[in-house]
Amino acid sequence: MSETSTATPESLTQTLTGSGLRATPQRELVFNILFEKRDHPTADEVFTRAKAEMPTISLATVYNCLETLVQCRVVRAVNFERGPTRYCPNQRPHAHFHDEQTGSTHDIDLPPGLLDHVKTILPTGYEANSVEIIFRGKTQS
Amino acid sequence: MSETSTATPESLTQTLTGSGLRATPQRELVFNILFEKRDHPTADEVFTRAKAEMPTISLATVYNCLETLVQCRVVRAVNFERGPTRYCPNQRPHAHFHDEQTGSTHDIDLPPGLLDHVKTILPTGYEANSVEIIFRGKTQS
DNA sequence: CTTGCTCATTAGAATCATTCTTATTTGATA
DNA sequence: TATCAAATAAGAATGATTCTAATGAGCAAG
Ligand SMILES: [Mn+2]
Ligand SMILES: [Mn+2]
Ligand SMILES: [Zn+2]
Ligand SMILES: [Zn+2]
Repeated sequence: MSETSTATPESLTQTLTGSGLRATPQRELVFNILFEKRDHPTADEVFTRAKAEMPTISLATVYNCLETLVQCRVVRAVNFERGPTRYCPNQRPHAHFHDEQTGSTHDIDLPPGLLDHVKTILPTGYEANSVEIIFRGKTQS
Repeated sequence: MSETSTATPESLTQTLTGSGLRATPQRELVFNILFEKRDHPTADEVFTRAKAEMPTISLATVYNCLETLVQCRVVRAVNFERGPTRYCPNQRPHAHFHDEQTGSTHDIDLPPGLLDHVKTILPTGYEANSVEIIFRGKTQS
């Protein structure tokens, strides 16, 4: 229930209604898709997976749901290169590792204090409210 | 002349010819525009500034030149949000600070060793060849 | 219950950054 | 100077996203 914990399908309804929004089947489905397989899919990939469950859902709705979930802060939009935005349901402070061989993206948990340490490099007058860290490279195996 | 120094308009010709590419007026102009005002402009903004100097230059050529300069590693392409790619001639290791009030982007020099320190958070099996750090917030002034 | 509203979804059009295609120009080299 | 690959230019095409307009669903009086 802390600010940085990851939402669950169960807590989603509360988050939405608490924000004055409706917990629709489409919003729940889109969130469940992100929650089940944390592979940072694009909107289009979410759409493909969603259609398997709900054949009538539209791409526009997937975009709308993703935007709503981002506004509610239960999902993060990730952009580390030109190309489609990717979506991540992990709300813990974490970095992203982009495997250049496979194109896949992995979450890297951050040790407590790291973000604060990194913020100390900012000159006086710069006030950061978020820090994003992106690694690029390859993974063994 | 070290690997991480920033290219100058003077060194550009060498870099290009050393890569088997021609030092064309368009490439030099595009680089000079980035070098003179380090405000991380988009391709379109570079195009506007370039036309003032060289009215016949085309947007396609600006894109081509920028891509060439990125390939030669004298310019960095920066993407920290959906939206047009921005270009940066600073080749020193640095982070980006995105001022959410003004939309402007500032370079933040990194103390030596910071990137290596950040890399120590990677689990075994992850080999990063680059680390990108993006701050978002506001600046005093 | 029904009506009335507001929110949400849908389909398709529009937008915008970027890439591609094709023709033309340039410039180094033989 | 002729050759010919590299580079530029103009416009078309692409692809992700956003917008528009119409339809549908759920709640809140009446
Ligand atoms: Mn997408
Ligand atoms: Mn651009
Ligand atoms: Zn993530
Ligand atoms: Zn920069």
